[in-house]
Formats: sequence, C-alpha cells, structure tokens
Amino acid sequence: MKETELSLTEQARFRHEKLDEIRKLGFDPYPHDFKTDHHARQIKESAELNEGEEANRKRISIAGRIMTRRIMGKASFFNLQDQSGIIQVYIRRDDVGVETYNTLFKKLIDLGDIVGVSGFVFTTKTGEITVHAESFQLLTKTLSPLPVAKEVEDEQGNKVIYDAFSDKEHRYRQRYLDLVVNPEVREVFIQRTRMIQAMRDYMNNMGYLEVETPILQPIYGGAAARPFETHHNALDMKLYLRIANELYLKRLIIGGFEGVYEFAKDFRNEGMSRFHNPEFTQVELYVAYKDYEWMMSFVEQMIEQVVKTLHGTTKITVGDNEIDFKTPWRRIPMLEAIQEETGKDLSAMSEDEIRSAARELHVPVDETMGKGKLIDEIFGEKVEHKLIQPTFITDYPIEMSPLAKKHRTKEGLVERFELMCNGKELCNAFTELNDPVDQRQRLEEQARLRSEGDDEAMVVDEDFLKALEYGMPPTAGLGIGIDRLAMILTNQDSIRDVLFFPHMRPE
RNA sequence: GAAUCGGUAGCUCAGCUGGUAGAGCAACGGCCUUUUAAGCCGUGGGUCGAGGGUUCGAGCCCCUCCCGAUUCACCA
Repeated sequence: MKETELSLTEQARFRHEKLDEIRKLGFDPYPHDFKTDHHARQIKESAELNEGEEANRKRISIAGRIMTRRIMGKASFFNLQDQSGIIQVYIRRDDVGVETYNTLFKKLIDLGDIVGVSGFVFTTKTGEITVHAESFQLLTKTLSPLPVAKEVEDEQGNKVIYDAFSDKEHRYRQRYLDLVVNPEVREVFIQRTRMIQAMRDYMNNMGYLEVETPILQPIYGGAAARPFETHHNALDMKLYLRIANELYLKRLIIGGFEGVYEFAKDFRNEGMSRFHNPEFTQVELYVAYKDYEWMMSFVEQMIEQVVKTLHGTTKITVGDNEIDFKTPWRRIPMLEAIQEETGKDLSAMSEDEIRSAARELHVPVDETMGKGKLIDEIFGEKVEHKLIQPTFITDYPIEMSPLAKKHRTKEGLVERFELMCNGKELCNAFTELNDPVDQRQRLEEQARLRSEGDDEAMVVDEDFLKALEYGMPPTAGLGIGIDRLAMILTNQDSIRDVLFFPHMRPE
C-alpha cells in the first residue's frame, strides 16, 4: 500500500478500495454527464406525476446525493438530495439488475455518493411520495464521508436532529459540507442573492446604469480606513485594494451619466468581528441633480420594496426585535437625537464644552479629538445601539465628512445621513460636495490630520480634484452595507453567516 | 490587541481528586424475499490541537505556542 493511503482514515481507505472495485466491475465512477428532467421538490408538488396506472406514469430522471439508506434484502429505500430538497427512492433488485443492486448499490455505494435514478413516482403505504427506480447509475464516487446528521421525528412529529454538523470552524472552513448537510444555510444565501437581485431590479427600473470601477487603485479614497497594499510588477508600483468606489463613480457622473451604481467588494485592513470582514460588499449609487433629502426617500422606498419581496410583509423578526420597514421612516438630526437620549444640547457648545459634556456622560474622549469627533463619539456610545427601527440620522459635523456638501442652512454641518437599524449603521449618504475649491481644502485638511498621525484620514487625490474642476452636477450619493443588510433580512447575528467564505486564519 | 470559554473516533459529545481512552450515530462483517429497517447481532476505529515541564504515572496539573467562538478594544 502506498504511503499516502496509510495516512487515510479507515473510512476513506474503504472508499478507495470500493472505487477500485467499481472500476474492476466495469462501472464508471465518474461519468461525464447525466440527463435529469426533474427536481425533488417538483416531484413532491406535481400530483399528476403520481396519478393513473404505474405502467403508464411519466418516466422521470433525477440526480443528487444519497443522504440515508435503508436496505431490506432485495429492496431498499434511500433519500436523494438535490438542490431543491430531498426525495425518497425505492429500488429493487428485480428492477435494476442483480449486479447493480447487490454489488454496486448494496456493497459499493456510500452515503454522500452522487447518483442518478430514472423511474416513476408513487406513494408508499406510509404516505410518502417516492420515486420507484427502474435504473440506477453512480455519477460520482465520494472518497471522504459527509458529516451527515441523523434526523428523527419524535412522537409529537417534531424533527429532532442528532449529531448536527455544528462546529463553526468546520462549517466556515468547509462551507460546501455545511451547505450539503444544513439546508437552512443554503436558504440564507438564496435570500441574500434574492435581496441583491431585488435591489438591482429596483435601480435598473429607475434607469440607473450598473457599472464596474477599479479594485486596484493607485490612490485609495472615498472612506476613512486603512487599505490593503499590493504591488504591480510590470509597472513596479504600489497599488491599493479599494476601500470604496465613491471617487470613481463620481467621475462617471462628471462624464455625463446621471445615475450609476455598483455592487462592490471593498477591502479594509482592520480588525475582524461579527460585524466586520476584511472584504465586504457595498452598493454605491450616485444620482445627478438630487440631494440627500431625495436620497432618503429613495432608499426607504427601495428597502421597503426589497423587504416585501423577500418576506411578503414589511415586518420582520431580527433576534429579539421586531423591525417594521414600512415607510416613511423617522428622520432626526444627529444633535437632536443626542439631546433626546442624553438631555444635552450640543448645538451651541464650544469644543471644550462638548468635551466636558462627553465626560459627564462617561464617554471616553481625549484632548486630540476635535468637535466633530467628540459628537461622533457621544452618538456612537449613547444613541446608535438604541436605534432599532429604521431611522435616518441627518446632518453630521463637517469634520467627519470631507466628501459631503456643507449644509445649506446649518453652520458646521454637512448634508449627510446614515440609516440606523437594529442598532447598527446600514447606509451612509450625502449631498455630494461638488465645489472643487472646497473639496481641495477639505482633502488638504485630511492630509494635515494624516501628517499628525491619523492613518485613517484621507489622502489627496489630485486626479479626482482635477475631474471636479470640469464640473460635477449637484449629486446625491449613497452606500449600503450589503452584508449587514443581509444579516438583518435573514436574521443572522454574525457577518460570517451571510458570507459563503468568511475570512479565516490559515490552518 | 485583551479577557473568557473551547479543541478527545468521520460527526456530536462524555471522561470524577492524575491511575490501562468511552457512548450514540457513521464505518466494517452478518441477519434481512419486494412500499419503511429510523431494526437486530457482532467487529474495528484515537499523535486526546502542537511542543515542553512536573510526576512512578498526564486527556486531566504547570509553561509556551497554534486554531476557533464570544465579549471588549479598533472600525464613518
């Protein structure tokens, strides 16, 4: 025996031996294709497949994995799982032949093997819709056993699952196994895709253009975050993985498109948590001739529609909370939200007064924080987690928002909103800053903060500033955290449960 | 980055005060003549996350490290 085989587990070794035996008998353990015409769910739901004389019933073909097997001498039942669900198959020696039944099916097939079956539909005396196999073919021999759980109905008819494949590390590292044996996991990801599709449909119906912009950027921008760096060999230059696509989409608005959006993977070189993955998805949308008031109405309409598409209602349960996405949503300026929660009116206070107010509220602050940062800290500490129902927080301090346009009436603030839901930020949007002189000053202020050691401050993007000088129309911009929205709409409390392959340390 | 909890058979887990490593399911062998077998009898299977230490003796105690989960910090 080869050295590699010695290291195999006993179960894997048996399967290698079976594979050899299958080949020796002349069966192909890995045929090239198989013609299917039905799925499990379809068979269970189509009464007409199950009517009339058995000899006259429609012949069907299905394929999938064998999940459980009950052998009773010359006849057996097994459960076949395909993309749509599970269907029982009945197989007899006298229908499929002695070698196929006795040798292939009974001796050489394992749980998890992928097989194809042709036959007709009937109902067993216990009332289960079943496929009576007239032919049986191995489609893929598995060499490693699946972590199949045992599912039993108790006397009340409740499903009880024993030995569920539940270890999170295994589930994330081998997501394909998680998907095979935990059907509810598959549902979460189907919902995620439906959510994105509903948003895409909504924006397409509005006439906006889905576009693609660079992931590898010579200068990163559009957000405050540390980037991942990489290197282009041929040009011998440093490149960054994007932290946002904002500045590129605005260039497209300058170029004359009046509505553009992109579902973008962004990359931020920060810590990981149940709300943060190093790569995550945002959709960003820019619409010309609109402002942030318009954008609030747009986003609440769109998300209300998406929730209805997914759930058929606007009310959904998330953890212990019931959240109602029925529009209109509450809109409240940030300083008013702080006053409502803490009783402190920061609007007329100086920086020092705000700092002492923060200390009274036991919000940790230090001397380096400016007015805007202090307000942001107080909000984050005292207000954000209490906003469960969808709520627009508006009018942010200018220091925190170098890409947003100054508020038309309120000194020191910008026309910006964030959507808060289930205690977390879901969207960030503003009336975009299109005054090139103002934009240059703001980015230079960021550069100053950066030189003082703030490594999340933005860098000056001369190419973007040049573009702005050619004129960007009044524009509203929006970013929605797709992973966090998916968490809420699928009731998952970790971002890892809405990402197929969450980032893990190498084994 | 810190704290807490965890890592034992393919899966889910038990393992007392330190005294020869266990269960269920899965696997393997057998029973098994046609709409339930989700059964019965038997068998095999372990680098106890890794390395070091204490001890006559370590899954268990001590140290270092790796991996994960949770919370905190960080995070527009």
